[in-house]
Amino acid sequence: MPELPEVETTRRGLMPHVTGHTIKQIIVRNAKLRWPIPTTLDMLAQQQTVQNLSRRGKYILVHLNAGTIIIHLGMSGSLRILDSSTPAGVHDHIDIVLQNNFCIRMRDPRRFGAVLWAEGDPFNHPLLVNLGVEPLTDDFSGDYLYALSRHRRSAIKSFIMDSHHVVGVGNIYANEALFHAGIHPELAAGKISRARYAKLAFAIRTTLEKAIIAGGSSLRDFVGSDGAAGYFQQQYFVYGRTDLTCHTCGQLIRHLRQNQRSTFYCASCQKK
DNA sequence: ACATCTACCTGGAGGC
DNA sequence: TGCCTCCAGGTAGATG
Repeated sequence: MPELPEVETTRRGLMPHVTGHTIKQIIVRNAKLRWPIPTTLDMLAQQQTVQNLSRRGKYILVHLNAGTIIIHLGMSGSLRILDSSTPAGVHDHIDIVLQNNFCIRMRDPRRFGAVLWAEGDPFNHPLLVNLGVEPLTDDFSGDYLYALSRHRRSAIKSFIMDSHHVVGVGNIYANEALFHAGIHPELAAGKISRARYAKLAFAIRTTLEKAIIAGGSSLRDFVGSDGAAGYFQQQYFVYGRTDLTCHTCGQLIRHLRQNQRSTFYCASCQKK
């Protein structure tokens, strides 16, 4: 599942093949993603040169002179660089074809992803304007989480997964970061001390950073071979490890549901 | 203002 | 073998 580390790894993988190249054409085979791909996208992007590729949360931004293509991979999306003559599979919904006849091809079996156009400053786009802080910047800290969480009754896991607070923390990394911080996922966000938030912010940051490093070394090349870019398999401490032993204390990892999402934790390492 | 729920979609796993 | 049900996931938008 593309969480922030996968999105960042994708961005870094695509960057050298795309920056400075000019878009020849955009081919939309299936516009029905989470929101319809704008019918004007081809017209808007044609002959535009890619200035830069950036990321905000889990959104990849393709910066052009006239505007920005905003891409979200949803939960099953992937991007690859392919020769545009490569036959498209059933779930290959859109190609951004470059003048050199390579293309960025988006595959998204579950179609939770999105490809949109932003005029002007893309950070003012409705999808981006209300996003919280980036977890890998200096703005993100234990003090930030502490201040934001006062008097909040929602569970800490829901709190850190809310992109209005901090972006890029999906279910996997929320579980993992809470384990590393020793915080029980059901604890009310407003009842957590400043000191524990410092540990949590550190855990979120380092868990994401380690995954980006692991992704950079293990992810197969973004260019060439057909098929979706394989997302890297991490060694998880709690995620998906129900009834397996905790690597730290040997107790069995427990499973519960919060907001229709699976939560995994070690009751001995993660205290209320 | 905040908290919780629903909807979107499809492939894969497990049960019968 | 085939059908059915459930689950996974991000997150905007609706609802409480």
